[in-house]
Amino acid sequence: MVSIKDIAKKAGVSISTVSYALNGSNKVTDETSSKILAIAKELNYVPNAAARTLKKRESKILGVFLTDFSGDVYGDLLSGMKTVCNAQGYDLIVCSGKQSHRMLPERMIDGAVILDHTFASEELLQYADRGHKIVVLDRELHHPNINQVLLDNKAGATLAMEHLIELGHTKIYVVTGPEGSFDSAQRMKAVRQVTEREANVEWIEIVGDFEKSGGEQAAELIIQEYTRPAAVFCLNDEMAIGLCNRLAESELQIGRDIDVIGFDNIELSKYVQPRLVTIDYSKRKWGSLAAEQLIKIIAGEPVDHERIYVTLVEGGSVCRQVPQDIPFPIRHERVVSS
Amino acid sequence: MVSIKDIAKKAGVSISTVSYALNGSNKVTDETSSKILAIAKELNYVPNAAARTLKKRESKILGVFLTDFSGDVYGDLLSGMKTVCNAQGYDLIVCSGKQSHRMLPERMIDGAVILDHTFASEELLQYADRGHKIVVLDRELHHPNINQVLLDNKAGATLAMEHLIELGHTKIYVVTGPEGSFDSAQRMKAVRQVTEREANVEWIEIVGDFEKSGGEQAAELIIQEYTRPAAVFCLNDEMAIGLCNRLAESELQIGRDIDVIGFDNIELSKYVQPRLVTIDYSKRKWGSLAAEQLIKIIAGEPVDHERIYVTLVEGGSVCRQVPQDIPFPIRHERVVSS
DNA sequence: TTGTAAGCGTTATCAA
DNA sequence: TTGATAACGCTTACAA
Repeated sequence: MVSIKDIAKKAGVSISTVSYALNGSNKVTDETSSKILAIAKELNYVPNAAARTLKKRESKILGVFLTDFSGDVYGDLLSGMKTVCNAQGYDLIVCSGKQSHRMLPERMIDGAVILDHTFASEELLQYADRGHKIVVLDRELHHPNINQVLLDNKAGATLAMEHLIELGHTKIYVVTGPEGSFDSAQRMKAVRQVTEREANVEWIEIVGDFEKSGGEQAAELIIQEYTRPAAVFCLNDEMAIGLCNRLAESELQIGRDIDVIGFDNIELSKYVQPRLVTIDYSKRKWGSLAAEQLIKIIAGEPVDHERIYVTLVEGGSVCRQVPQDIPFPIRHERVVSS
Repeated sequence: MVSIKDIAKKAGVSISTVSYALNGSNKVTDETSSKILAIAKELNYVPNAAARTLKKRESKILGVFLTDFSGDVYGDLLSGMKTVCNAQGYDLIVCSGKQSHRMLPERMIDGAVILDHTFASEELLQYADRGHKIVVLDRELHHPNINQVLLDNKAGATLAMEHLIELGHTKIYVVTGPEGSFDSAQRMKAVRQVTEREANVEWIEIVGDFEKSGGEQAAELIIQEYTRPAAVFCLNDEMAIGLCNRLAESELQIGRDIDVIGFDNIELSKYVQPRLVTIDYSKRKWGSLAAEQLIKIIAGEPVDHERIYVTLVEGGSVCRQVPQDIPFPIRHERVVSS
């Protein structure tokens, strides 16, 4: 490995002169500087990141932690983060899994964006106490070294519920996320608030898991006890799509016999038939804002907590309810079980 | 920041003793060792990654480089890689973009898996020459420090073409990937080989880009000059889905008037109507094999190049061609242009 | 403008 | 079994 020592030797100067030249300092003559640069290039010199990080006590790398790599939500989110990071002279790395948590305390990265419930909040607070900078996307946490950039879950869930109620629904199934999910809890809170205001609206909670399988299981339940009209608010699209898949095998037609609404507007939701009604937000914006906030707190600049706004996306999975006199017959014994 | 120096001072021993104790060496008494460990815990000691990497000349981190974060292919691939990495004591980080290339030469990572055409092959060869270990997933490259784990593109494309030919097709549109894509070039080579064997099969090349938009544009062309029977082999699913989307707006019915086949079996292809016929392979296997190979070449173990096998997935987007006497009329002026 | 030297936090060699 | 010490490659006062 060629180091600045090798360059110094070859150029007949000291290592500090080499360091200055390499870093574009004006403390050194253009002449010596260009000579050093030429030699560096000739020797294929590449600085050693570990040495630089050790000395400067910063790596200029930011990390984002995800529960897993397979979420559809992540593409634009990461892309938004990367754009901001690169523009500000930072590199971005994506990490997942317990093992990689050490990157933050061991100072491999200068800061972390967390969208990963496998980080305990106490763990994050501990890191923050030791001076590490963190932006959380999946919980509320108050600490001078932690900033939050959260979805407006409440607005989204309210939008979804009110949409269904407005169309005439009085019985709404709500399929939740897994226990401990912040997003799920926030969305549920909004569901409760809306239904408290609306005396004639009944809602039934079905515990889900934010995965397709949870939606499928919810569909089973709903098919069993179906009475029309019925509507389902799945607290994310993944479950909504699982639910639609299962429903498609039954006699219930989505958007006619049963209305479905999701949350997240993942790409797939455009492709299910009929198009899934869902809550949309800019994943790219979410990412870029998170990165911006992280870089700011690293720089010691003051930041406020940020919120990502949401909108409702229309589609065929929800339909105005007209009073029906002909009850739709369901013969349970004929329901196809996949 | 608390370092081993602080622990040494508090424990009344030297830093080397602390280092030994912390690393579980048996050169030190259980008594002193446990005392040191207790103090380390009490002081919230966390080792400094940069210092360790600098000294040991290895980071125990592997990097995987992707062109962008938004591919559907990546979820399982990364997950497979991570599993292997973690089991072998390595951490995995995901990187994207020109800026992050430096991670390898600057020795932030011990090796790299490349699925990113923004790396020039000369660049990779240069790194390999300097002793860096690399596994490539998107090109052929021969160097003692480079290993390849490639899809069996040839088998996949042959499977697809033969499937269409077997069903009676004699005119096949082939929508390619972008220029310079290794996968596209390999798949095209197989297309040519198959058609050379089959004298009565005509094929028409349409240059694509591996994106949905490329498929849409190809659809326009095909709709314009449509004569039945027609079949399209899109060299990846993304384009096949773009093509299907555009076709759905026309009068041509997929799987009846026109057959479509893709490559990759991304999740979306399950959801398009009718289900896309495509070439499948285990993305998880691909990732785990890549990680295994990388770790082996880092350890100096000999490795052979590996190949990922493929299969054909059936679906409704392809249908047996029966001789038709009634020509299907297309009125170009009525084609809906989105 | 350039050089000397200290130090970042480890590991590891060699003595004691 | 433990301790002094050099070294990893770099940055940066401070001195010349």
